[in-house]
Amino acid sequence: MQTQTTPTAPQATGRSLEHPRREAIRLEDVLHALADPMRMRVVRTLAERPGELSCSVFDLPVSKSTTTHHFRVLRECGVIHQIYRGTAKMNALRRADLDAMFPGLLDSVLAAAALQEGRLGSGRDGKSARPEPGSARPAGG
Amino acid sequence: MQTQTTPTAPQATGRSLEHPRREAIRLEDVLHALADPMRMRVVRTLAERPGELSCSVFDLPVSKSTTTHHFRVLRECGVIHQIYRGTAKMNALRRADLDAMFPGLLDSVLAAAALQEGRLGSGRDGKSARPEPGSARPAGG
DNA sequence: TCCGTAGTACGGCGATCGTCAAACTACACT
DNA sequence: AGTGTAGTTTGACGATCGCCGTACTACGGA
Repeated sequence: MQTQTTPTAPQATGRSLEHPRREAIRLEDVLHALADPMRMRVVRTLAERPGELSCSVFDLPVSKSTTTHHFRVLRECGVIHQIYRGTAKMNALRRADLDAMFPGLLDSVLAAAALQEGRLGSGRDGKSARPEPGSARPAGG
Repeated sequence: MQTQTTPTAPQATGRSLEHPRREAIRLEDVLHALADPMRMRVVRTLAERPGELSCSVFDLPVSKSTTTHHFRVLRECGVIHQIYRGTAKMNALRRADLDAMFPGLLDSVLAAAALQEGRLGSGRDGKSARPEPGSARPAGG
């Protein structure tokens, strides 16, 4: 079961969540939020499955309280929108807001994450070959 | 004086610095490095003034040891290349490596930073109006 | 050889981070 | 009313962060 936006989904309940306004979204906060692998995973899932997803469909390899924490960070920095529907809490990427504030940023971050996952071979579950930081020889511009 | 790449610049000295190979550059490390305003400032300066810049031209509003720390973070995550030339340490953006690993990422981050600075009005020196995180009404889609 | 400049290394400080378990709240369903 | 599910809150933990000052090293030039 997907807990996707079902027909006859419960309406929003009384509990309200604080979200930053679009104009208040700060680049450094977004980058900080995206720098965590767990949160990046959430954002990527949200990006490839548009619409509202409940927290529970993500099944992160951390405890419930840590999951709550990560979603809160994403919401407070303006990356996702959260709303209570019945007992579930639905999440959606604030793509329009992010694109308006930082055009192209989200897409290139998402593309970079996909590329890196491809190189590492399904880095989605975190247990992949991570080539250890070797010696020098960069090729900077 | 700019300490830009001068004619008759001293050659690299014996001291060597560790750099990650291009393929070892990790997205989460890059995002984490860029999430700090001081480091973002360095990267932006490096981006708009291609070539090697010595640490001292940046004149960050922090102590020397903190400056060293930030440059080290940027180097160890693969964002900049550093090399000793005489008593100076020159810095350059690893644009080719970053573009190869994460196409478009650096440019959109740089563009986002420029946009945000424009909106905040010369946020370069950190002391600007930062609209406090107000109430709700996002417009995600 | 001595001095000045550029940057490093080494703690140490308070703040924040990611994590957890335990107890709790809000809702749906019976 | 009672039960189960979904998520929150609190408080704690060790690790990391950004920052500092002090003492140090490496180099260039007088």
